This record gives sequence, structure tokens and C-alpha cells, in this order.
Amino acid sequence: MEVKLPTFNSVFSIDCVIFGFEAGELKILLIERNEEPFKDWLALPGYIVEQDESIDDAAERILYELTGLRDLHMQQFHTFGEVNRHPQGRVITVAYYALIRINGQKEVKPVTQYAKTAFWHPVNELPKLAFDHSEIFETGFNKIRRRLNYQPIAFELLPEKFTLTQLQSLYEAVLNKKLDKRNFRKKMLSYGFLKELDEKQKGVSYRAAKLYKFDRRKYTKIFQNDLNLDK
Amino acid sequence: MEVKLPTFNSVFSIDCVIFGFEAGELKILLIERNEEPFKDWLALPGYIVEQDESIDDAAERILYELTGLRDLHMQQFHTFGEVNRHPQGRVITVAYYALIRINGQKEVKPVTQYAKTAFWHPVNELPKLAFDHSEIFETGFNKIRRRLNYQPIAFELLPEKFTLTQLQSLYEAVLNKKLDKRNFRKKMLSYGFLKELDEKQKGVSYRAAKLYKFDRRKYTKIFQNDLNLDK
DNA sequence: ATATAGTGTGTCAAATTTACACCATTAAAT
DNA sequence: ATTTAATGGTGTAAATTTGACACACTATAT
Repeated sequence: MEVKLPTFNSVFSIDCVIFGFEAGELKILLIERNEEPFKDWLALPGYIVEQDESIDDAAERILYELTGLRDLHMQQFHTFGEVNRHPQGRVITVAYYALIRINGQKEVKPVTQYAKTAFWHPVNELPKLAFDHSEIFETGFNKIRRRLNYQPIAFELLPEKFTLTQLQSLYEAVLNKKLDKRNFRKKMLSYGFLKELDEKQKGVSYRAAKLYKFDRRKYTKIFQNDLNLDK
Repeated sequence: MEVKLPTFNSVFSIDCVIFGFEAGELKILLIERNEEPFKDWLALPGYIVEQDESIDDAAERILYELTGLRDLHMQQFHTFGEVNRHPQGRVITVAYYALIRINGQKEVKPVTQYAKTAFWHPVNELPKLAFDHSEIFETGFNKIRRRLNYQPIAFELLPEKFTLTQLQSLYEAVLNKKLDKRNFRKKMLSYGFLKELDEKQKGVSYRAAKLYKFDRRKYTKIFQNDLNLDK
């Protein structure tokens, strides 16, 4: 009655494109591989999915092992399944992205032997990466560029409290173009999901800017309408 | 030197959500399964990827075997990787969609034993499907709904020559809302990628409508600008 | 006090979107 | 020949959104 599934020497893996924003620059996390193939190459954090874990769980685990980062909201964006993308066999990889606040203090450091180091690298001037990771990165970057306009991804990259100028400079980094300050502010504030705080920027040697918070509650309300009713 | 990949009893599969448009209704292709598990259930066309074929190639092959359809432009949209989504083992499935002109004459008929029949079914009132196929369908439907606005997917569903009313009714079916006739026409024509033909609809018992063609050349030009320069 | 660096603000023109109704054409029915 | 039924095809005005554009204010450092 039961038909057995064929046994293949096939493996699923996960690769992660983790974006961060620091000093006005968009960056991603890279690791230095400590294993063949592509030993010593730079690569996206990625590894093999276990038999008994879902790909979403695997994405979280693998990212943790290679970078020490936990509890990111990982989002699948594409699956790469060319026959020869891995030199040692058939490996299909599901690519995820995540967005993270880079804190100066929070160190990224591999927990396993598979990676020697993990570090942030600006998305401009990326070096050649192992496997097809350059292509995976490009695909992921295009996705978030698109999604920036209809998903609240910007706020995951910024600190909880941020200035409008910081927000704008993030948009400019992702979209790779200059935006008009007055129009940008007008529009962002018009959405109504930014909460102005009674607090100002500190530690700057010029007029301190107002701080804002992202109000996810309100955002969700607006966004749901957009999805369900579409006006 | 070479590290061997682990051997898992893991399998990749492909599942297809094939959209068609007929009689003003949006439909998808379903098959009736002829194999355990879920024998006799309705399901999306789907099967297992071979060792030596890319997932894109597999998608085309599998669709052909299960429905007799060839040369569709299949587009990957999501990968489903829950541990227990397949009762017999670990199967990760990459889901694809495609859009097709339903021709009365072009029959859909399985070429293999795995499916008993293949047929079109309206997307409204879909029955319960095998595995997690209902979820896969929903995800795919949401994708094309989104993409309708910035990809030329409508024209793959219509005959080569179509009327503006047909185009509008397709938009209405996908977006599930009424559109204003005058505004819709004005906007569509303003893009400049519709070519008006010297031909009219035939066989209707009322005033025949002008026929149009989609001009992919022009569309591409417009679309490229949108992507690269973003105005 | 003054130099510096970034903050915060308004208006007008242009473009886009929305709402809205009726006559024209054709084939079929009478 | 006339009528009926069904859909085709068209324009305008108001509202909204977008885009371009420049300068005075404020906090700090020297």
C-alpha cells in the first residue's frame, strides 16, 4: 500500500543574506569558510538542513551557529536548484534574508568550526563569493529593494528610536538614489505610523533631531486595509 | 581533502499552480492522484525532482507528464519545507506558477500513470487538496495578484488577440473587484504597449470590439526603465 | 561670538487618479 | 422593417498625489 520514496543523495541547505545598516551604509554578513569546498573563501552564512527540522527552523539555527545571532525574523526569498551549483553533489539551497540592527557591542562570531570568522561587509564592492552566493545576494538585494516600498523592513534595520534623517538615509542606501528631504518627511509622516517621541538625539555636535518610533500597531491596520480591501 | 556530503533520505519535489482564464473565470489545473499517499485525492500537479535535472527543468518536465502541457513559462514562487508535510518522509517542495491560454481544443491529459485525470477548476470554491496543496495554492494566488500590477502576466492568460473588455475582466477576476471601464482603458492605453489591430471580434451577437495585441518589445523598454532608473 | 553642521519647514505647478452617463453598433427576435 | 438586447466606446472636472525648490533655526565646539 505504501509506496516508498526514492532515496537520493540530495541535500537541502540554507543560505542567509543578513542586512544591517551602520554609518549610513548598507551591509551584509559574510563568513570566512573553514571547510572544503571553497575553504578560506568568503561566503554567505549557510549550511545543511537536518532531517527533522523545518527549513524555517534550520534557517534560524544555521544563522546562529555561524554568527551567534538569534531570533531574527528570517524570510525565505528564493530557492536555487541548478544541478552543479555545489561541486560535491546535489544541493538545493533555500535562501533567506533578514534585517538587523547592528549594535556596536553585539559581536558576530561563529559558534561552530565551519566558519573562521563572521563580519559585516558593505553591499557595495562585495568580493567574489563561494558557490553561487554572489547571485543569491543579488537576488536577495533586489527583493528587499522591492519590498521596501510595501513592507516595514526599514524599521528593522534602524535602532528603536531614530531620526527622520536616519530613516531617509536608509532609504537612499537601499534604493541607491537621493531623495528630497521635505517630500520624504511629508510622506512618511502622512502615513501616520511614526510616533514622535518627547526625546531628542544625543551626543551630536549640532542641533539635535527629534526621535521617532515605528508604531507597528498602526502600520498593521493600514497595511491590512491595503491587502484586503485595496481601497 | 574532499568532505563528503551527508546522505539523507530527503527528496525535492515540484508543485505547480497553473492558472488559466476561461469564460470570465480564473481557473487552475488540478489532477486526480493515482498513487499513495492521497490516492484519488485532488492535488496540484507535482512530482519528484530527479538527481540530474535543475528544478526549473524539473518543473517543466513534471507539468508535461501530468498534464501534457509544454513550454510554459514557469516561475518559482515559494518553497515549502515543513518536516511533516509529506506522510512518507522528508520532502521539500518548490512551488511554481505558470499562466496559460486555455484553448477549447487543447486537451489536458496526463502522460504518466501518476495522475488519473487533469482538468481545469475555478479558483473559487476549490475543494480540499492533498498534502499542503491548499496552502500552496493560496500563496501562489497571492503572488500573482501582487505581480499583476508590475509584470505582464495578464497577457499570458489571454489569447494573442483580445479586447479591452476581456483584459479588464481578467484583472477583475484576479483582483476580485470591479474596475471602472473608462479609467481602465485610459490607463492601459496610456502605457503604450498595447497595439491596436485592424481587426474586430467575430461571432458575437452585438457590436464587435476592436482587437489588441500585447507588444512585448515596448513593454520591456518601459519596464527596464522602471527597474534600472526608477525615474 | 562665531563658525559649523545638520534640523525643520511651505507653496505652487504638474501629473495622476477618481467619479461618473450616454450614445453607437451589431445581431437576433419579432 | 422595427425593435430589443447586449456590449462597445468615449470626455470632463474635481480631488489627490507627487515633485521641485531655499532658507532660517538651533545646538555645540572653539
